[in-house]
Amino acid sequence: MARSATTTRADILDSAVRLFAAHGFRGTSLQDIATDAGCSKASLLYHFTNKDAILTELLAPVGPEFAELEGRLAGLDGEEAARAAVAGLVDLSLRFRLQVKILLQDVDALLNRPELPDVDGLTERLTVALSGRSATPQARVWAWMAMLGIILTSAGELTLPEETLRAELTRGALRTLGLQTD
Amino acid sequence: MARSATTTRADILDSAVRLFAAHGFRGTSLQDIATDAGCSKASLLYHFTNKDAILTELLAPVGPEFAELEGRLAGLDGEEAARAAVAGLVDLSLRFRLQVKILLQDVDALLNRPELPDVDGLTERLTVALSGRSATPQARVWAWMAMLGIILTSAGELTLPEETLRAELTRGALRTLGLQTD
DNA sequence: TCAAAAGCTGGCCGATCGGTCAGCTAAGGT
DNA sequence: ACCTTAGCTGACCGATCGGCCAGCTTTTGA
Repeated sequence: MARSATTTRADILDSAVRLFAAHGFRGTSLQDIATDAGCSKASLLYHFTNKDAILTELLAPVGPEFAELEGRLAGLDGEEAARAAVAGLVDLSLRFRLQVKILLQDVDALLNRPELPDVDGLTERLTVALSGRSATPQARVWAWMAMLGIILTSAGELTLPEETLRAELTRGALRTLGLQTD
Repeated sequence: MARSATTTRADILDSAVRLFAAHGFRGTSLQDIATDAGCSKASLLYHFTNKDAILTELLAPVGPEFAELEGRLAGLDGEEAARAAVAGLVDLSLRFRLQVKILLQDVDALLNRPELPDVDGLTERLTVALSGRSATPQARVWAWMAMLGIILTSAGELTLPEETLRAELTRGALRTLGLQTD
């Protein structure tokens, strides 16, 4: 045995999350991951039951975090809810940049996965929270979509210091929603 | 012969642009397009030399439009440039919603294509135009990325009246850039 | 010391991909 | 009436995909 099981699994997950984020889930082959991780394709399928299981495991830590945000927003409304939604989404998008990018790349195919919380419920909760300041239903929808887009693009190859990026993202999102940015 | 050549080509392009936008370029097979267009896979390759040629042809009308916007921005600067950039990007994203969505889905793989104008030049021009109001280089980059994200999400399945959507997109982009929205 | 188990691999499988080709059908010019 | 040609298709090809398996090597512990 060359490496311990936990080491190899970690290497595989590290390679997979980077390659999936760079070229998409469908655009990354098992051989690509194996080469990057420094092992054979067969070794991947020794540690993981199939390609989908790799994706499931690297998305696993995201689910509980989003569920927690959803619960946090449940007790708020109005401007307070909007500010909490912005802060929460910015924080999650920065802590799981690669995972968020993977999710939004193949959004239609990947979104309703069991390891993620109920997307429709979270979406509705966020929409309500973010639309509190908007006058029309159209603006509501748009504000939510814009927020998603902002977070998507922030998950790219930007190499700014995290604190600078966090401040910029938060300020831009609040501006977009028409909230004061101190 | 069942249909005229121009009719079949138009049907194929119509199917392809919708399917590429919905499932991505790699996620759409020639058989998928053929089934949707109501012909055989071999017929696709009678009218187009290969799969890539289909993508090239449906992206063709986008190139000159972006080049024209780049030229229009060349003679402007400051707030005037930023407002022109926002208006131009919103207009293009609305008139080529499906094409823009296709481009941004597989952005890394598709962006430097011959039928599109020089992306780096356009990006630089837009960055300069949009960053005129921002203080720091970080904010510049972010403003540009946010604009792209807004346009990306606007190219989704929203079914709002085009004029309403245009107004919302423009207002949000100007707000994000810190410009007055009358 | 030595069998059991863990880690790993080359080689193979069926499915599906983009693409090719010989040939069929029907429209159009003479 | 006939032949050319445009439109179209089923069958097939090589490449690549995800996944499987027999078996090898190295570690482990009784």
